[in-house]
Amino acid sequence: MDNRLIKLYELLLSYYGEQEWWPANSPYEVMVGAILTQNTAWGNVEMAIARFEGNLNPEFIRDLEMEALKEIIRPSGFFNQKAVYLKSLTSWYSQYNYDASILRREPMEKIRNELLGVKGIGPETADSILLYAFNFPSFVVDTYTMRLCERYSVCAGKNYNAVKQYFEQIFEPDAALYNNFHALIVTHAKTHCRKTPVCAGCPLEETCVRVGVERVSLT
DNA sequence: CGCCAGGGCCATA
DNA sequence: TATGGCCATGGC
Repeated sequence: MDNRLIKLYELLLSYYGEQEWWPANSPYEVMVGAILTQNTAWGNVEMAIARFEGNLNPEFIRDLEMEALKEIIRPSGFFNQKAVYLKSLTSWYSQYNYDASILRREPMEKIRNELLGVKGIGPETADSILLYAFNFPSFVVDTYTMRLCERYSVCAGKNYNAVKQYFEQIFEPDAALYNNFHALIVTHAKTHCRKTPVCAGCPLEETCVRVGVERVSLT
């Protein structure tokens, strides 16, 4: 039992409060956002989503010409690949009738494997979709999470799946908790500890002295 | 002006 | 299996 991890979660939660993620109007919009935000600032994703002008649904993207789709999502960057990814994602979703309530009845691992088979969906995007679109208890590991782990010597040198499994071993399967924790990590990173060498006003003040250099324990 | 953002694919060894 | 190059826009 790594009490530092629990302590970290409690610190973040008490400082930032409940996060209420993912910012989207439907499960499908979560999925689209998960693709568009790959290695891309969220502000760019918002611009792209706004350009759908209320038509962000599976049928619309299914019927849209490739070039038109690229033009809409242009502000999110990597639009040539992401247009292909959105098409493949939507094609996969069609087997569930574009219906989240149907998909939710399937076993999480089955859906995860299917998602990983979709072009453009890797581990993080798959877990983001599982957790934030469909409320499955699948912990999301992103660059911020990895950075945090480096900083606090949690799972040092481990890969995606090792870190994911570690978090899921410390915390019981709980979609609400996984949701909050990952959102808190991102919120914290954006607010305080992105690149600044010293985190002024950081809620984890004593642990954020030097980014990526000092390994400070949370005890 | 340079850096980089809520990754993933693909070629290469 | 594990790196490295590549993809592209917009905010700072």
